Amino acid sequence: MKTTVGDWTESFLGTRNLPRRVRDKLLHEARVVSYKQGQQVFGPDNIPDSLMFLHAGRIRVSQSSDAGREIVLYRVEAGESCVLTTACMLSEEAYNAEGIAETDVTAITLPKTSFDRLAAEEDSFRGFVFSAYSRRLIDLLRVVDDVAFGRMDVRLAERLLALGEGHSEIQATHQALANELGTAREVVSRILNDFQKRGLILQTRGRITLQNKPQLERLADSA
Amino acid sequence: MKTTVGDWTESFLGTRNLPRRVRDKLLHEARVVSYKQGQQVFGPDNIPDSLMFLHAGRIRVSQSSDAGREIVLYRVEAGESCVLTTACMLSEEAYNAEGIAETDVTAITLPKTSFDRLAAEEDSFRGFVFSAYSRRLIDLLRVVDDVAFGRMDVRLAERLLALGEGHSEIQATHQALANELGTAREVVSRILNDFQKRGLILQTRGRITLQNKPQLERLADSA
DNA sequence: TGCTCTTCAGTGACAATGTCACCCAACGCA
DNA sequence: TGCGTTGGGTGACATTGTCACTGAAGAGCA
Repeated sequence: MKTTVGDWTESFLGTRNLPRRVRDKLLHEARVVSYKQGQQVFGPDNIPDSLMFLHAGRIRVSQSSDAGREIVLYRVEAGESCVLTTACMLSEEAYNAEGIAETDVTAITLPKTSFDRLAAEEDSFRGFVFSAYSRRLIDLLRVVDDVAFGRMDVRLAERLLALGEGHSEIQATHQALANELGTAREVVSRILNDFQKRGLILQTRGRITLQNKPQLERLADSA
Repeated sequence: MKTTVGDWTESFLGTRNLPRRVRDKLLHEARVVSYKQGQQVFGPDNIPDSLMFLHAGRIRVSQSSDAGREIVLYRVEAGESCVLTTACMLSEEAYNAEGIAETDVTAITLPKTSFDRLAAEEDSFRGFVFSAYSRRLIDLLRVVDDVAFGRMDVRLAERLLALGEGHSEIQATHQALANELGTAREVVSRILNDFQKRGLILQTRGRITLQNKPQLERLADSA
């Protein structure tokens, strides 16, 4: 099922307060791209030459170490832009972050020349891009703070609560949680076992049930 | 000794390839500010409402934890712009990064309205700002990588080599080094004592002498 | 010279986290 | 039913962070 650019005009960036004129311009020059869940959107060996705006789905941006450990930097949600790619376009530095489609994803990409022109002509577009950069900077500040100063049990409790928002069942392996937090599976296992002994959660293979959210929240807030 | 804006036209941003016309525009609307060494340029309680371009000196941007630990995120050198302040202007999020003048500093600040207009009118200015954002993003990626995956002895060796570039004498307390790396003084002391036992350095109070740079480099490269 | 005060560094014990080398259990599938 | 794959458990050890001290080095001053 092919989606054409035109179909989006109503929905894309609707929440971003971009005037209709800007959206039309943007969509006029854009190309549609889509990725299947699990596919790599960008990475060290796959640097795109255009700016990407996410229409639907979610991209997980993470960084991995030589030793095979991994940490999630942030997630790009529908309506947001993925500025890291442009950052890497500009500075030729090596980096080892990659973006993975966490769900099926559709996005539009804007060639660099179109991007430049839009940024020149449209205040709102420019503001959108600047604020996208800012958001990511702030996100990364948070990650640095967590990793440098945070306790692992606190961070894990936070993630569990985030993943269990609205319900109490979480589908995630210990390894996956470790990759979120930039730690090792064994560490996650230890802490989860401790949580279970304390009655905060229940575990079965690949699934965690939050038994006592209030206390988990107290733990998470004791940052 | 007061410096007027006009005096800078030749020197400011000279290396950035901004056309003369752009520099003139920029300087026309700018205000000069200066800070003494050690003074706080910005911080959680001190969010500027304008964009800053550094003319001379160096600013250390660091983040600190509630427990009093601290980590250096990056440094802003002459000719660069400090985008973190603008990031925080845009997103109202709380953050706990601060900028300290590491040397005496002179800079120009551009009010938000002037910034917007320049960004609209001048391609080269816009490019400059985008690339400043990119640089910081990349810097932060590096910090995350170091903190999440790096070994402390390796990181410390790196810092020592950076600080001892060109000579071999470093003036720094263990506490100061700990604040660079986001760790505790005791940890730095332990590692430095180990370095000394291995003949890599010599220590006296507040001073470190690099005795064996090649081996330190091997250590630093074994990241 | 000696005294005092402040800053800087050293130490040992312990807790938290990361690493390694395993083992075992649960599940999917033929 | 057996088998291979994946997820998880465990103990030993290394590294790093925390705490509560101690002592040493320098600055200033009588």
